[in-house]
Amino acid sequence: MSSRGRPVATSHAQIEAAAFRLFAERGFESVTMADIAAEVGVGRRTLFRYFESKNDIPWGQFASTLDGFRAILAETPDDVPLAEAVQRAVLAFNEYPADAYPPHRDRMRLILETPALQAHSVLRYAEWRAVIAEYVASRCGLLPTDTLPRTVGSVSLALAISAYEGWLAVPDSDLATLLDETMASLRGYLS
Amino acid sequence: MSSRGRPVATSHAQIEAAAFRLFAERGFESVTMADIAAEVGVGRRTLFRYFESKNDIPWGQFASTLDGFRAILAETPDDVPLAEAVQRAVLAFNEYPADAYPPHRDRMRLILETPALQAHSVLRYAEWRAVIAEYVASRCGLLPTDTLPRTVGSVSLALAISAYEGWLAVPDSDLATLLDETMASLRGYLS
DNA sequence: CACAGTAATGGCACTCGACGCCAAAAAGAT
DNA sequence: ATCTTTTTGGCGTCGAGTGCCATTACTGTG
Repeated sequence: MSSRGRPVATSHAQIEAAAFRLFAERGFESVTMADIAAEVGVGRRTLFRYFESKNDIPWGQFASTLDGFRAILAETPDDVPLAEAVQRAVLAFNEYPADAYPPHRDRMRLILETPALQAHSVLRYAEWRAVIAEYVASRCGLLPTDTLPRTVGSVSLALAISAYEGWLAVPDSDLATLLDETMASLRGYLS
Repeated sequence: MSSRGRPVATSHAQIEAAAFRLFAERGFESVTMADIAAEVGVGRRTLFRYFESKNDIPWGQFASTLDGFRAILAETPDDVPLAEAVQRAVLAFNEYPADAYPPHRDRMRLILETPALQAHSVLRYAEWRAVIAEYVASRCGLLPTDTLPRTVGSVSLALAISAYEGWLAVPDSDLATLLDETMASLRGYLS
């Protein structure tokens, strides 16, 4: 009952793979949606049914990973101090199996080093920040739009991006370690 | 010797004024560059010589205000603790004369509430963050790309935006107070 | 097997931002 | 009056993104 009508011609994964291949060859800016469509062997119009925009392709299925993020936070015992709970969740969210390492690195490098994608990221990150804000709000009996939850969301994001930048700059560095170091840096700065 | 050739047909200020008028009427997205050009009474092509992109119009002269920001930091005595020096500079940078209040508020509201501008802002903020990173680096004997300077830049920005969001949400609130409160929130969260 | 129902595809046309190119306009200088 | 300089603005082009709609390729039924 679910497989009626014309079958799909491609998939998110296939488009992503083709796109990354071309991005690696020619750079993000000089690859057009028409190029990607041709590479996949599908109509240009169809690409826009799989990804809202060219900028969204490097993000893959990010939105659906946010449920996992919410779950991680929800499972955290309430006796864990708030800041530690958030920090642990951020660490867990960014843990990837070893075999996903090079693709994840390529993806993050592309996102963090391409101006158009840096800009677009804000919109994607907004949902991520909201997940943190909602958690902080629920633990503190506040609204997600109150100062503390909003601020923790923004600052956590800033720290995570900062850590990722270090991770990309230093080969073979460990993201978890860098996240902790970045947090420690901030604590040192504020005291 | 400086005023040869055909005289200019408009100015940044005039374009900005016309653009804001239209944005207020119809919203940012539904105003085209052609609309603005017509409102100013100038060719569409000319607009792109005054502003790199439509997204840059709301930013006005931001880039040139960064020199002021640098100056504020440079003038801070070295015996002021680092975090306080940065916080003070951020406050000073965001102090506007009372008569510039409504336009500044409109500008910030537009920037912070329009998705396309939120995204574009990252690119503008990068220079702002760099100013802070350079200051922190010089005070600590580090490189601007090291973890601490970069992190302080990112976090300061996150706090400033968070404060601005509160400022826009609550009529008649004081930005300086909100900046301090946001910073206090963060300190409370981390301790 | 033919035929209805269904859902994805992809071509076409269009809007809009952005950019390169270049002739025309409008001044000052000689 | 002519030369030089500088800005203007029209034209053409590219690429992202969208609405529209006929076409395609399935599934299920009689």
